[in-house]
Amino acid sequence: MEALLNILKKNQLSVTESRKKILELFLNSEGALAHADIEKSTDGSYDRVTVYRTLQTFVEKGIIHNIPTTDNSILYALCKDNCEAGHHHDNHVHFICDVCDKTICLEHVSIPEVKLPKGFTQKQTDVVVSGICDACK
Amino acid sequence: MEALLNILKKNQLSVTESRKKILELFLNSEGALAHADIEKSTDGSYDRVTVYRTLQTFVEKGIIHNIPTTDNSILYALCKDNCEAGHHHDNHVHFICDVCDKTICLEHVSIPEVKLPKGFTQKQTDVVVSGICDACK
DNA sequence: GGGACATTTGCAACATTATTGCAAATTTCC
DNA sequence: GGAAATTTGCAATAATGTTGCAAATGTCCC
Repeated sequence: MEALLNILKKNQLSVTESRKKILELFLNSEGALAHADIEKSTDGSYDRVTVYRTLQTFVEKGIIHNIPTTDNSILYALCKDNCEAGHHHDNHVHFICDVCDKTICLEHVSIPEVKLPKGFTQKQTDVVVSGICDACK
Repeated sequence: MEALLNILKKNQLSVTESRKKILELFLNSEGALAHADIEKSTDGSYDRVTVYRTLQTFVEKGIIHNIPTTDNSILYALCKDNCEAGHHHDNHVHFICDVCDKTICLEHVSIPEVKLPKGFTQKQTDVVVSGICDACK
């Protein structure tokens, strides 16, 4: 059985065409995907609404998480290993390349410690680094 | 002459009602503002388009900058002191409170050093921390 | 202060993106 | 294989963002 099916079953999700296809896109992509990317890649095979709902379901189950962006897009990326469903408390470093505009999830980069002012409690930290990626240098 | 007018003149912008009002909102807000917040605060005094264009102008001039968010909203916050117009290479730490949902720009928090993989060049770093703020604890 | 010129605003129309309800189709489970 | 639960697609609607252009406002100089 494929890893793909494992993920869906483990999260008690019905195995449907759209979910398989969209999950496959994430598994084959090193970067992050936006709704628009998915619609383009699936070439209209699935309704816009289905894509929205699939992404939402994946986020709720902790299969993917979303990445902060400075424009008004929403980027999604696979959660590696064991994200808690609905309670994603991991820390991430994301890199956005100014040249190719791709967003890459840097799993292996250690998150730095942020010292907050008194009274603030830290739960999740997202770091968004922009610059030039290895491929574009 | 107010600080407000200074800012506008320094950036060679015509002093108009909407710009004064919107800039004032930022000066009086410790947190970040979204387009919707501004429309609500101005109570429809200005056209939706005017607000969009004003924000865009302020960003271009380096008066405000936008903050990464995980939803599809765009948040703006004042740039303290001297941001380069159009080339905002500063680093920021932003805090989003899970309780009151406010975004606070933590100017005085030092940005941590992020070690990137080989081949990556770092230009700007944004850190988004979520948790509970001092007021909500 | 008045008038010419430049800038900005508001309206209208349009484009894009996201959400909801509901019936039809698909999946799951026994 | 068939009933029950889940998911999909359509249609309608809402929310958000953009563009062109004429009218209004602001700036500058005399």
